[in-house]
Amino acid sequence: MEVVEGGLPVQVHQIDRFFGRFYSRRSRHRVDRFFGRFYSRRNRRTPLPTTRLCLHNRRPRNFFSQFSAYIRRLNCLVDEISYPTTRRRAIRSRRTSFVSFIMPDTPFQRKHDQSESFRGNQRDGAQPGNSIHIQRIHDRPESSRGNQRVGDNEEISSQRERVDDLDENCPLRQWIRNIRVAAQLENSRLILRISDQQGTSGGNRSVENRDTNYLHGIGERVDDLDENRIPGQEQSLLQSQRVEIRRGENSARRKRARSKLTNEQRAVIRDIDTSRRKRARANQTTEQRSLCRDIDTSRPHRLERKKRKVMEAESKKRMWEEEEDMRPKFFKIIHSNLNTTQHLRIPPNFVKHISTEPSGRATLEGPTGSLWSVRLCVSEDGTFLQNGWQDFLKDHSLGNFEVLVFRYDGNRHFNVQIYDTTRCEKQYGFQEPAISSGRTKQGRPPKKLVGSSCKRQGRPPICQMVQSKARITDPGTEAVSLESNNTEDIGSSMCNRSSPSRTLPTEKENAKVWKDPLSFTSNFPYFMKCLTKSSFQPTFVLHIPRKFTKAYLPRCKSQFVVKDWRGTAWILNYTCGATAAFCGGLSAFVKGHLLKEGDICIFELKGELEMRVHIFPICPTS
DNA sequence: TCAAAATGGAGGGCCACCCG
DNA sequence: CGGGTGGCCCTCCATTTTGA
Repeated sequence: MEVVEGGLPVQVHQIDRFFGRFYSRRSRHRVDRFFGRFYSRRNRRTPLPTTRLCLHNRRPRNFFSQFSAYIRRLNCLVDEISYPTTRRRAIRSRRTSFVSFIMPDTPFQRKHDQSESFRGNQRDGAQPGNSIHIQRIHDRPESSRGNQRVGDNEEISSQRERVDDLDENCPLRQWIRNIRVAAQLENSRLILRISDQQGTSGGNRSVENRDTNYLHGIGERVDDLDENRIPGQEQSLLQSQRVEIRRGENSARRKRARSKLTNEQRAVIRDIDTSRRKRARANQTTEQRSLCRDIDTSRPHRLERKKRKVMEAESKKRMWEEEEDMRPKFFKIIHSNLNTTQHLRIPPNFVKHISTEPSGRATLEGPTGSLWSVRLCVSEDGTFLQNGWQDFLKDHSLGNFEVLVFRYDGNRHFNVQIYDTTRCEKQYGFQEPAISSGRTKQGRPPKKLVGSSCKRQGRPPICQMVQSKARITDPGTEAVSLESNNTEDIGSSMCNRSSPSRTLPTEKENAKVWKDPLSFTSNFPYFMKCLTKSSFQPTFVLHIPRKFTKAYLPRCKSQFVVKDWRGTAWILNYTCGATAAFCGGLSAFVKGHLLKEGDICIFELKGELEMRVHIFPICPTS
């Protein structure tokens, strides 16, 4: 693609190169974003033309003067170029200058005409035309081209300006904004307005101003500036300006000397330079490297974005915690004399929080995240937890004077916190280290550590589901339908066994694993996904079945809180368009659980934006 | 309808080059 | 020699398109 003006072809890359010189590496994507509308990212990577623009980026205040010079090179008239506003200097400007890029009639333009967004795929066929044209705005004499005016020299700091420092008030940023606005106003013409309305003073450009302009462009290559420079005017300059001129000349001398070097000599210099840097890098301590990275990432816009993300995550976390705190609770002290080892009486005032028909099965979620099924009995004496309660006590090695705090989560589901005789939350030695959050993650109590529940003894971990079924349907207890709430026991207990260290189950166990997800049932809506290669490559995308999306999920972008069996919460970005999928956050989720291709995940919708995930390890037959 | 691929946006790491 | 920046390549994320 070329930019054409009056038959003079100019590679668009030159423009890219030009703007790239004024934007730091950190900001160049903004330029890409703009010019990406004219050519694809791939085209950008084609080799640059041999005639390189060597306008220096270290003095962004010279942007407009250099832009002017550049436009002149293109033989394109710019009405007037004025200096932009920055924190450090005022602006003198008289008129608005503009250049327009006229877009040919292309699919791109038609899209533009329809006021559609430019983003999204632009396949080769949908690219802009082969050329764009820089329109000559006014036909003015050569001598009047490129008017540039600079304010007082004192206003111009001699210090370097980091481009990133200009982020807030960066004139280029405003300029780009103006471009976009103009682009919206003009359908077939993209007007680039370079304007500043602040100053109206000033007159025609003077020679001094021109040289001042040169002076502040000393970073530019001399060759590029020859046409801007007027010899003989330097004597009228200030001493500081002369110093700068000398510096510039010294720079040019160095450059000329460098140009006389042979390729071999350059290679030697390059090698020395490289080895020096490697030494310096090798001498850096880890802390220094870390510091460098911190500095690198401490740019305001990035920092803001990261802060925003962290704040959003924290606010969501607070919401969950607050929500949890709002749920009704009661506590009980275990003591054999109180018969709490046989059954547990729920405080009469608390029964009102339980569903209208309290009789039936209830689930207790222990500190480990595992679930126990108990029988909720209503009698004249009150409401009791029985038939499974003793298993819960045994599995947690509960003794006298230990305190249990029950939080009712609804749907006959209790979350239980355990405090020992020291009134501290009871810790279990089999806890596994936290992986991704500050929350405690615990596995099921090993049989060695807790008083064993006879029905669970000696079971291979992966068989937990089958065993749970056996326990629930134990003849000694009331028959329980697998479709009832306690089915959560199945998944969670199983997931509990698929430890984060990912000890792969044996083939025999795998068979059971593969069998179990299919038998998974729940009162809550859920969907099952077998992770495929596409879930990991090229990007982490987990598509959600259309039916499930239509039936239960919102029709707008949102973030789901997905909790695993450890209670660890993961935030997954949910997008819905042609297809609904989890995209953002899936990477961390997959890595956090060491998921692999073939693993099966069951996502259970527990709330409006809350899910619980049950993970079934890889199965060869999947 | 959905899995897979394509595409763009944003940003990071490394190295070479340049300048003071 | 140290620091700043560009070029190149890469990853990750988000979205759209394609084709079975």
